[in-house]
Order: sequence, then C-alpha cells, then structure tokens
Amino acid sequence: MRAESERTAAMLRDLKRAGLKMTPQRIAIVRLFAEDESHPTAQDLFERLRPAFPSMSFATVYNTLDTLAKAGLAGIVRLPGKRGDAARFDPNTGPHHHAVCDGCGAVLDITAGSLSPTPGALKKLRRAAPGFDVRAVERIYRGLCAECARDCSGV
Amino acid sequence: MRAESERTAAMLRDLKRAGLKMTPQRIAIVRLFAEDESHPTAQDLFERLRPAFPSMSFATVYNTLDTLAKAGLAGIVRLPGKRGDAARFDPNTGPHHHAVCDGCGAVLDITAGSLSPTPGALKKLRRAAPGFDVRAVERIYRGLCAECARDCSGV
DNA sequence: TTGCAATTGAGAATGATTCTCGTTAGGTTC
DNA sequence: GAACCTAACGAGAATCATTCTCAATTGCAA
Repeated sequence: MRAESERTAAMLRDLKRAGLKMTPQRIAIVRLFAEDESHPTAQDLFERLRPAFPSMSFATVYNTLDTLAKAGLAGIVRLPGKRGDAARFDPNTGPHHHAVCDGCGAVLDITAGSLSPTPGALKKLRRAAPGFDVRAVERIYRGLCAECARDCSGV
Repeated sequence: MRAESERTAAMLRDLKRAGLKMTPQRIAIVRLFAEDESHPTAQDLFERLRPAFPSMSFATVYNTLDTLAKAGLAGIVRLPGKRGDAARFDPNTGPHHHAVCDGCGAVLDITAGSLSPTPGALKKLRRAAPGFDVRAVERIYRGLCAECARDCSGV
C-alpha cells in the first residue's frame, strides 16, 4: 500500500479534528474522494466503492459526502440541468470557479485568488440591488472543453 | 381588462412566432409569468393559477414553462440547495446575472452588458483549462439582501 | 472493559421532474 | 364554416435525487 497523498491525509486529519468518528466507511470514501478531481456524484463514488465494500450503503456515501461538505472539507457543485442531474462533490476547498463543458458535461476547476466580486461588478451590483451585501461570487464558465471543441469544429 | 404589458405582449407574440399553439392555458400562464420578477417556481405559478383555472394541471404549467425556456422566451435558474429546491423560471431574457439572498432566498436580477468573460478571467481560464472554448459566464452573487442584512446586522 | 452517542445499512418516504396515454381543441386547408 | 392533423391537455404513474427512520453496530473516551 503506497503512502496517501497529502490531500487524503489532510482530509482524514481534518475529519478527526472536526470531532467526527473515523469509521472504515468514511476512511474508504475519503481515500477515493480526496484524489478525485472529476467532481463525482455520490452515485459515482458508491459504484466504485461497492466492489471493495459490498455492504456499504448508498445512504452512507451520500451522508458522508454531505458531512464532509458541512465540515468545510468538500464543496458541492450543482449545475442547471434536467433530470439525472445529481449534486457533484468537490474535494478542492480553495477558492475557485468552474468551467462546464456543454458537450460532455465535464467540470474543470478554475482556481481564483478570491471569491470577492471585482470592483466593476460590485458597482453594477450596488446599482441593481441597493443594500445587497455580497459575500461571494460564484462563476460558471460554459462552453466546450478542448476535446469537444475539436470534435464539433467542423459541425 | 387593462392593456397587457409590453413583456406579456412580446412573449405571446414570440410564442406564436415560434410555431407554438396559443391555448388558453398558455396564455394564462404567460400573462402571469411575464410580469413576475420574483423568479417563481412552477409550483408558485400553479397555485396562483388554480383559483381561476381549477382544471389546469401542474404538468401543464411545468411543461409550458419548459417550452418557453426551450423557445428562448424564459430562463431557468437553479440554485444549489438541498431538498425543496425547485427550478425557478425567469422571464428576463436579456443578459444578466443573479444575486441570491442567503437569508430569505430571494433572487434578484443584475443586468449585464454581455455574458462574455472579462479579459482577466479569460486569461486565467486559458491557463487553467487550455483549449476550453468559453461561450458564456454565469455569475451568482451570494450574500444578504437589504432587508436580511438589516435584520442580521446586530446578530 | 464499559457505556454513550454517533454511525451504519436497508429501505421507505419525500419532492421535483418527466412520461404515458386517452382526450381535446388550435389552426390550416378547402 | 367544416374537416383534419397534430400539438397540447389532464391525471396520475414513473423516475430520480435526496432525506429520513430505526434497529443494530461500533468508535472512542473514561
């Protein structure tokens, strides 16, 4: 068994630090999740865990991810869409935005210095919604990822 | 019966122009929806229509709003949240972003000149996701509306 | 080791959204 | 103005994501 990555170790440490119990299920979920940059859904992780942990329940995976999010150890990304659009979980807790491919649905992290609005945006906001106290800005870049853009270039 | 507002008239005109049938249900839905800046859910509109149209089905309201959205006559706003977080519909089809109050859940429109990314954002995006072809940026300003900010100021 | 409280597992419950299908009725044609 | 074709309607069932329930288990502090 190779050494755990820094992010996995940090997440396990923070899990304990948050006063949450270190159960085998949680450890397995964190080990898989912390290394996953693809913004998996609870279902995704559940299916990958099932072979090794046949007794693990979907609700446990879901609850654990939710618990991680509540503890500030994970983010939840929800993207507009119709049916079949489940919440995606994100182990990246630094300030960042998301780029979403309209072709394949991939979600990419776009790191940001901070989630504060730009001076220009703030000005517009003050005019449009006087008194609104902004805390953070969430941006979603929509378009096509490199692969999908290539595939559709001639269409 | 007073004259319809410009937006209602425009939406009805565009509905017909899109080759969609002008049914009494659709007309009633458009009349109510086009004037509503509160980003109502299908359920909201359904409940307000029921007294005058007791035979109208929820599915009809839902499908009509979806049809309007598909025809480009309305937008759909989905906001991260847990249970009870239904899609909100938006009659404003101009380029704009949204400010969401974490206190009361209100959604405000923030008009924007365009939905293109700023040069700075574009630069960052190119670095973080090479080859990604951005089409639009969607921003959600999170914070507290004037009313909620006042209520929580001392808390 | 003991005991409490958090967690688990399985499935039911809840809510939103979509689909089915028999019926109705726009709107175009003649 | 009547006939026809097809989109739209209504009611409810079906789906899917998410949350809840509760008895059994188990981490972990004392």
